[in-house]
Amino acid sequence: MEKNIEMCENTIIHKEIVETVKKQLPSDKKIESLSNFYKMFSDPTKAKILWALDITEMCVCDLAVICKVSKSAISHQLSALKEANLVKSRRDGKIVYYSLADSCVKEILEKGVIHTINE
Amino acid sequence: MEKNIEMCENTIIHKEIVETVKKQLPSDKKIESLSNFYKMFSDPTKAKILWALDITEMCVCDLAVICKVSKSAISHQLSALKEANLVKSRRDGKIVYYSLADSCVKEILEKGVIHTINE
DNA sequence: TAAATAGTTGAATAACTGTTCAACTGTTTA
DNA sequence: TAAACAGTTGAACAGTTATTCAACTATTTA
Repeated sequence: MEKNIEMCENTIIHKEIVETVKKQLPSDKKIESLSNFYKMFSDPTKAKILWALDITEMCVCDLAVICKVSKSAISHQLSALKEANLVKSRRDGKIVYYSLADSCVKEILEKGVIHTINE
Repeated sequence: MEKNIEMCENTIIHKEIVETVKKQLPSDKKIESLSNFYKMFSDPTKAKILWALDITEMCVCDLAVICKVSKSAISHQLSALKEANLVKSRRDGKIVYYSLADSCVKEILEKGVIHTINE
């Protein structure tokens, strides 16, 4: 009779509740991509970039001024946001313009605002 | 004529856009509390706790089993979530039950799911 | 009242994240 | 075609965060 090593030695107190919740919970993989998604809002620079791009498309230099960090820092953050499909870019000559790729961004930012105002 | 040291040496390319966006953007303080709020969703353990508590109130031990981490880890995360006014607790004898303190949690989780499914 | 159990707390640590720097690419223009 | 400029990339570093461990508190129960 083998012991479930994955499970640590944690005690289950309410067996039925644990079973019910386990069934309803999304998979670890889904939870992980969900939390990765929220990571894109959980840093002041990223949040500011998203907020700014919700107002208008912007280039890297201008975003750097707005966010008070280097162009390089902005570029790194933008590539994370792009990876997460939240922003897209177009090049016009030397300048690369970034804009929101997903309309849900605004809604999500606003939900957060409502909460942070309520406290 | 002093130089604005805060501003680094970043070049403003579109002066008017930068001015417009600066005016419409929330204050740094607000952006910071907004991103702190989203930090509460941006870690798999926290996201899982919130999701589980959206199903039913739960005690620390059971949450530890569900999340496959120690009771201590859960307790630390719960105190962060409590600090952010996202969960509340009640004690019943030896057992402390945690539940959601804010109905917006469910909505926010669901918004995230919609996005992560779309990719 | 002592033992057992649920939960909390602070220190230590490992992993992760955001930033800058320096070197690079791509595009324009003199 | 060389210089200037916008942006990217990877390495290095500092700061943050999530976890565990060990010691603690609070409550129940034998």
